Amino acid sequence: MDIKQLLHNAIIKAAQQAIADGAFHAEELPAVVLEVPPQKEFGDYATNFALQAARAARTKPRAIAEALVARLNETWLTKAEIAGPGFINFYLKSDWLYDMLAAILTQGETYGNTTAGAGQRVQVEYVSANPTGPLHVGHGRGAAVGSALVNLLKAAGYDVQSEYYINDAGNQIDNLAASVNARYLELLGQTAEFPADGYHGRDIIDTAQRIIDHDGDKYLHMDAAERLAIFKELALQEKLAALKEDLQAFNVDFDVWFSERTLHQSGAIAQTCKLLQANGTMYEQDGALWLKSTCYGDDKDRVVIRDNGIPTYLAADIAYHRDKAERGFDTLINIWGADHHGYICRVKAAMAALGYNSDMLEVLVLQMVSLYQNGELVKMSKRTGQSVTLTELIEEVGRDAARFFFIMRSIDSQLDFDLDLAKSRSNENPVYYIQYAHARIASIFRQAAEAGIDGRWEKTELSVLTTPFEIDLIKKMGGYPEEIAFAAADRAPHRIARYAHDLATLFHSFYNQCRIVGVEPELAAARLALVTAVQTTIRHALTLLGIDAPEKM
RNA sequence: GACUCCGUAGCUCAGCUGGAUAGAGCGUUUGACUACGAAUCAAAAGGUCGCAGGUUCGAAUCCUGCCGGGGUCGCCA
Repeated sequence: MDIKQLLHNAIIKAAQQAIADGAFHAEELPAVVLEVPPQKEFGDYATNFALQAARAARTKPRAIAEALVARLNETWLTKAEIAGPGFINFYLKSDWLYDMLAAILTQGETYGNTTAGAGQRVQVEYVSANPTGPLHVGHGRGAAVGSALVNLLKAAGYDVQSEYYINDAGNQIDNLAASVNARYLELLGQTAEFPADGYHGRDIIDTAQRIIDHDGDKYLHMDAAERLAIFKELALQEKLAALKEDLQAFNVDFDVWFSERTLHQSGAIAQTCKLLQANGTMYEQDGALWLKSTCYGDDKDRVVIRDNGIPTYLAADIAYHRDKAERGFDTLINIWGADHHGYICRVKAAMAALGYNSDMLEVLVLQMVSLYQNGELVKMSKRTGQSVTLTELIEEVGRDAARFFFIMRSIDSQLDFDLDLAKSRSNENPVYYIQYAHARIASIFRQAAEAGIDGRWEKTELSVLTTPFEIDLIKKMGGYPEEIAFAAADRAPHRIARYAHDLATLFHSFYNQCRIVGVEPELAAARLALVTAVQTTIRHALTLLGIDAPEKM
């Protein structure tokens, strides 16, 4: 049993005994929160249990703390002290540290994984960018955060499915086809009027060119509508393939690619509308069908089916979320850009109208990304004059740096992406700082092997690790599974980025103080075991972030 | 105007369900390679946590109001 569990049980036991002895009265005990104190003098762990219990018990916190401490007599406890307003600080016999390190080494590559999620079924839908052009940096943040969140949730014991919603129906796809059509005609020397809402990107010309390379001018003399229909399919296929390729290059993949079009074709949208009309949450006005979203806190009702009979984007999204809800997930997580924020209310309203608990839908809103270079805001790609694409960004700073920079901030904060910093291969760059720790350890292994140090930790006496540097490392690693559990519950992958950086810092500090190769064999072996655990933990964290853990750099 | 995110060190940001002396990176200053990778380390300077109330043993954290900045408010997607 891990040490926190032991402490937890001991506190509860002492509290129950104290109540039985009449030391204080309490109907209900507060949750036992154990934390590592801010100062080392405050012991290995501390709890504010007595402070929390004081209110309900109507007793002074310190009195409760004293009652508890008097009833703590665990053999693994050196002492328990009352401090400040009523904290209880626990000082543990040092065995626990070495037991913990041994446990980390035993668990090996899977250390950090927990069962905190208890197999809850979670679906994470993210990116879902329109297949009308390349991904830009804003999508990059969604892609990096989303994929890291999926990894994180899995590590925390959730049953996770990732999904990309393909907006392959609607106006934007018609515009895509019309844009390709115009470029196609232009490239073949025809005059063509470019659609007003068309896509002006270079990639559209490329698509048209590829059609010509492949099929020549065989679509030229075709009926315009027929040609558009063909181009729609060709362009969609190509854009989708390009999206998948870009995402894969960014270490992002999806379990499910869900086509919006299937919702139209299967009749799911019509069926959903019928349900809403039947239960009175949808009504007709001005020839259109409206969702009574105001009943669920929305500012105004929303059109679902236009007066021309064509469903709005919302119609498909309602049917889509109904589909997701019917698939048996406990939680649906959507990752959206801040510009879609206003949309949350109506989708939740629709879910409620359909009889689902709208709380099952969690929408994570990502704030905007701004690129900076030489201290100045970069708005457009120098190469294309369009917004900077994810692919360009990866070429510029590398995949690992791009992913890390996207993930390292809380999603609630706007992200100022410093291109110079991300590119630098030096101490300024947190990505390389962490990776360097991993590579350095790999280098130690190479040196140690040459020096003939026995790396089998099972046979080493770990208790020779007594410097603050070594103890801090063990303690930090001990908190990793809990960090994962918290980060997953908070949907906050940036916490893992921070954790990895903190652990790397402790390692680099240790490295500069404690030698491995060249000290007495017993200590060398123990330190080798220690850095083995550090390397494994860093690798685990980097893997969650979708970043390489290199042996050499 | 409504909704929402942000406001913490010169800059960019952490700060978990309220807890003990508010942290990190960058930048600045000063040191450390004849030893496992200096992409590193050690140290220093730097903060009225936007402002004002409230809640309580205790507030950067929760509540209210105000100020400042970003985003969004379509029968577009």
